[in-house]
Amino acid sequence: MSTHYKGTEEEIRALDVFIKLNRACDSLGVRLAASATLEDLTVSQFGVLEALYHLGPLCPGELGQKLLKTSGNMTLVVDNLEKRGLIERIRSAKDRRQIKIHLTETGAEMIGRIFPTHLRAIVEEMSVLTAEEQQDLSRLCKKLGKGKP
Amino acid sequence: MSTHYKGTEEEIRALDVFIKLNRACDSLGVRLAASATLEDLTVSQFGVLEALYHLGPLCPGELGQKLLKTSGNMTLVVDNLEKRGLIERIRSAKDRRQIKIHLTETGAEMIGRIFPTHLRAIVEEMSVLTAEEQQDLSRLCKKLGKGKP
DNA sequence: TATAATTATCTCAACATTAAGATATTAGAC
DNA sequence: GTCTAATATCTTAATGTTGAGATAATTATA
Repeated sequence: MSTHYKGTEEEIRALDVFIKLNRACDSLGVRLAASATLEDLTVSQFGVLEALYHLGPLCPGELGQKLLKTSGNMTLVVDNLEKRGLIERIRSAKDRRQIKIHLTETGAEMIGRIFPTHLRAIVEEMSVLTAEEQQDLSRLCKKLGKGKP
Repeated sequence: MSTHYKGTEEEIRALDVFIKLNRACDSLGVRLAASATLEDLTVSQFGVLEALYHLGPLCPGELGQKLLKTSGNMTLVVDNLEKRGLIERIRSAKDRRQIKIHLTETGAEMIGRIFPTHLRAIVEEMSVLTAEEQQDLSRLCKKLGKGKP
């Protein structure tokens, strides 16, 4: 048990899951970052490029929903990608409030090259679990992520 | 399956776990933040106070190890807690490089009051899983967080 | 002991993140 | 059609986060 807290069994159990879950996410993130498969992209920048790569052009708002981030955050991450010429903003003609984010050729080339390498690092990390364990973990995380009805 | 990527079964499985795991962490974090049980503490500030509360005075370096953060980060978080009078820095007499972070009376009162409330919110979130599922999830996260030997 | 290597903390620049609010555009009510 | 609601994006201030490097103190070595 990784907590020193003295509470009911239910509390100790819940706290233990919570800590292990967060720690797994964090340490996995640290190890993947150290694997340098993202080259000089941040995790957020990679997330945006990957979403555009697999789903096509999206608005900042849609990106924020996908990545669970605020619109203000998306503005900055998109700004930084735009400065590097990896994406471009194209204002929608129908609804002039909307802006579609498109991958540039450079951006598409880059994410197309980096994604498979990064995926291999993820597969490698997951290989400490059997296929069945991975399916169990996925199911439990999905249930927990969804929350109460 | 929550990814549109076409790869081997192994790749799709690993990517699916990876996405679900991160999403569970993120959405749990968002919901817990929305529950406002942290009052006006940030997650990092709460983490520091909680560690000091349950483990006693610690150095910034030790806090960084516990929370998987850099020393520079700890400096800032401790700064902000110090400004609010929740902790104090006490330089070690034996090794004058070291600084022990101590909870003040105000800080101990605050974390002692907030922690049980926040824990109840965690228990509530975890209640979508049975006790057995929680134990499974904890075991799988522990294994994954640990990584390859 | 004097010097070198190590350790603990802090500083700095760049990017991330949120919450709250500003701006511009569209859609709905009358 | 005009005024109001709602929507999409952006802005700003405060905090977090890292990586690289500076500073100071200790330990190990010659």
